[in-house]
Amino acid sequence: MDQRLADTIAQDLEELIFDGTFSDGERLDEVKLSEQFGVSRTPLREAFQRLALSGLVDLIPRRGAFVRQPGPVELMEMFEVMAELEAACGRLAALRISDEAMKDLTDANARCQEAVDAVDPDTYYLENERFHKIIYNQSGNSFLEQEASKLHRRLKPFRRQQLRFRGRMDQSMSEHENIVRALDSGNPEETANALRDHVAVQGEKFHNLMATLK
Amino acid sequence: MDQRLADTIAQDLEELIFDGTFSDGERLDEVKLSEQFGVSRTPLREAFQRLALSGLVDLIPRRGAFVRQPGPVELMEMFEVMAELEAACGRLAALRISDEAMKDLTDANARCQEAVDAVDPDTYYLENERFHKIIYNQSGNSFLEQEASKLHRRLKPFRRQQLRFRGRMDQSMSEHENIVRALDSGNPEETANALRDHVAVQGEKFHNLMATLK
DNA sequence: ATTTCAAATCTTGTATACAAAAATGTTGAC
DNA sequence: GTCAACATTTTTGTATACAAGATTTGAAAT
Repeated sequence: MDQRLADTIAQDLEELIFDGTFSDGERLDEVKLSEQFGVSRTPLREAFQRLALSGLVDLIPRRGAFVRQPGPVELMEMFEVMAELEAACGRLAALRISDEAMKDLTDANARCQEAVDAVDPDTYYLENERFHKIIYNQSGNSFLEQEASKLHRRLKPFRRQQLRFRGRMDQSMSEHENIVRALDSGNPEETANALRDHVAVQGEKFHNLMATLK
Repeated sequence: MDQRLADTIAQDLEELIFDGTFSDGERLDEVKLSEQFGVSRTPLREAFQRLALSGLVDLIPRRGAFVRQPGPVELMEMFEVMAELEAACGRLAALRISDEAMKDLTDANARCQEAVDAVDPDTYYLENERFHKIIYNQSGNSFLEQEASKLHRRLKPFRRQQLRFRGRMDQSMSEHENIVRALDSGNPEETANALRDHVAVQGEKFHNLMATLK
């Protein structure tokens, strides 16, 4: 992505705040946070700019930085875009994927299966992530790969819990099989559809989850 | 998009630098620029953070900000992603577009035709932009709309010149007709394909342009 | 001439200072 | 009790100050 040699405080702060748990609408108090992190306001404000562009905070001039947790509607929208981005990756990867990557993919999938058998959602999550990253990468379009990764990361907190749904891991597995098959046959359209559906299901599952929590 | 009440210097600077003409690899000297714009380094650096996240500069810790003009390869990649994003917009819009928007679309298209007849690339460019924005909007997914708009803006400087190609305006027009027809028939797949091809052509034209200039 | 090392200079990253806008609190009129 | 006007306090936005890392320069050694 961009310079990840972990250096400036500003960039570290971005991650800290990104991962930190703030409630929607909350104002990020510059002095309080700067004390909390033991830094001055300057690097903090630079981090705010990045967070604002990522859409994690609203930066209202002369008012402050307000965290912006996406609501149900926006989340559905984001999942929809994720589905389309993954579909795009698949479409391109179907034509461009290397034999080696194809092997890696089936390998990752096998480990997913192991995790399913062991009923181990955490491992499943990890191997699933590897599976998808391979496809991003094999799109042969590093700009696309970056964009997909960015959104993927953004959705992480919302995707994670879904594997706890009864039967979700099994379903996800069988969808993976379809994806691998389509990729292997080199059919762009089929691959795109398989991936779009796979991710769209996540959005729907999330929707259900929201409904149950309300 | 985000807070556009045009207020803080930092945000204004972002635009100034975005639009400014810098050559690839050039280092953005903080003191020189701050003198040039008549501001201190603080808001400038905040602007740098935003530019970095947009991919317009590389921010190398303790080294500085270096402008990052996309090379031919990256540009092709970006056009490819633009094509997929527009295809996604079209796919969704085919199911969601309102009658009113459909009218606006044919209207915009009619004006495009007038511009073609008048051999007026500038007007064509403007109306063409309106045409596409309507489709982004009618995807019914404002997150997607934003992402598409962002990349559209980013590619602006590279898209513009292409209309000068002989026959490009005519070709573009007939592609528009296909898009409108597909949308009108409510066929998602067809619409997506029409839009993808339409934008992909731009990438190819650009590729040609690059080749002639080298 | 080339290389090495260190001093000097420049540039960035962060802290602090200050001014102006926004928020808060207080007083007084009605 | 409510509202308005004004004073007070916070808080942001920007400028400046300072320290540490990077770059350049130049002299000495090979």
